[in-house]
Amino acid sequence: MQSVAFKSAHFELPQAALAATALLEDHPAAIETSGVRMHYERDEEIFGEGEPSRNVYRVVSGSVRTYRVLSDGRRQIVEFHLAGDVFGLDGDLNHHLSAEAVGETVLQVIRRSVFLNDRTEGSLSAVATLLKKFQRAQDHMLLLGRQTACERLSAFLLDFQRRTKGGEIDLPMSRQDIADYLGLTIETVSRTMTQLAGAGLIDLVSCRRIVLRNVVALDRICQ
Amino acid sequence: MQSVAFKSAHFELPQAALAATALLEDHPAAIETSGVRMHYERDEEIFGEGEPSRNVYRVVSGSVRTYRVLSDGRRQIVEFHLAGDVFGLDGDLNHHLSAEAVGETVLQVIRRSVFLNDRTEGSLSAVATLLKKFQRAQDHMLLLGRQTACERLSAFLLDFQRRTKGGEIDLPMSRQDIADYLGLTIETVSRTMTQLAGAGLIDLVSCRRIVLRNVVALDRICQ
DNA sequence: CGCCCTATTGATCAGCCTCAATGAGAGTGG
DNA sequence: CCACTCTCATTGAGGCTGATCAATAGGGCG
Repeated sequence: MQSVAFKSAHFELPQAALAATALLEDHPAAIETSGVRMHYERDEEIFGEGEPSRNVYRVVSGSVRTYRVLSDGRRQIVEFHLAGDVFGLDGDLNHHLSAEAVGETVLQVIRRSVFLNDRTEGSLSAVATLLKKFQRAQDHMLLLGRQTACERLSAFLLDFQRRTKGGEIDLPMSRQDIADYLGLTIETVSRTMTQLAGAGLIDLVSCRRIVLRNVVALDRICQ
Repeated sequence: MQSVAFKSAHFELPQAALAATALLEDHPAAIETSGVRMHYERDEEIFGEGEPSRNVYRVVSGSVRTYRVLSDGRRQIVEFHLAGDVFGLDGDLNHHLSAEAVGETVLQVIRRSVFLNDRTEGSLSAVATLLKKFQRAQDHMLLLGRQTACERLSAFLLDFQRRTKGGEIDLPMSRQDIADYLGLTIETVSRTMTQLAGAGLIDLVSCRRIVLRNVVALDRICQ
């Protein structure tokens, strides 16, 4: 459910859109400042597959999972979006993915048209964003198609640490989320986690807090 | 190895690029007509991972595989590109994928800068192309992460028939290619093929020529 | 403290992989 | 025209990784 306080603010967008479109090249950071903020609870839907895709989102705080599901419930998480990441640019007129907040999350909502028409060469331009997403998708296809459970989990942990620039990892997502991201089951994720801890490569401070003790070895594992 | 006859023609590009850039919106089909044609033999490399990505390619005839490999040789084919498809827009300054001709192939070479600067809203615009690629990547992640061998092969055959708009399928790629695309082994692909034939869902005219006898059932299989 | 949800661990199973042998088809040359 | 070869596809037997089913443990919260 959407936070009511922000619902009316949603209609500030059209003006912002016009302004950003008019300025174009003169205003490299138009997108950074445009849009309105929305607040989402844990597991709250941001958009669903098939819905018209009017907006693009930028994570201010918290994290988001985008995913696809089969009719029998099998789920594949395509990506976790962390603070600073942009998502929602999937499909053409309608969303091709679903998106949910992993934990409490604040998003900046940007009109799709504003985002697509932005011609600045900044890191947020539509083409640059899509190129990066496609590149990550390629890596993930290699992981899903050709890597072992151990390699997948090592790659996931290393990637997460790199993206959060942090020492100790504080995972916002459950084991089920990780499993659905890595194409494994919750049990295999759990077992592999204990296995990596047993080998001294990681420390399981708690099930959500993890320290990478041997980054070199983890790097070697995922090739 | 590249066909020598076309090598000199390669240097016609700069002029074409300038012309296309100057025309911009006035010339919606600039990309369709710009660029030079190149001919590739079976298994010939078009570009390699890490190489600077100066060009984007459009398949005129034949087909192309783009892929990533692990250091121990495990390969994941990201996509097969058939006549009309555009590829080469992976990575930023350098290619993040490798590309090879599956069989004898003719490509139209387009300057990357020309392609990226094209502001026409045609189906070939950079954003539209990338959106479509990302969308297909999402589908493929679901397939690789969550579907069975039988579902994967059914999806592959249906997708191939739809893309070639044909009745009888004439596969340009080997079983090994299909396996590396679907995240399986050559043996599993072969066995699953015979299994589908045994169930009367397909006809294996030869190992490269396949008739889909029951599209509805195949559709049901891959959900 | 007890409840609920999630994570871990154990035992067994199955789907796909690996290794190995056979078969089919295309191209070559006697 | 038919052996011969080479490559690729198919088929078989057995093994292994990860899935499934089931029980236990931990952790947050009223």
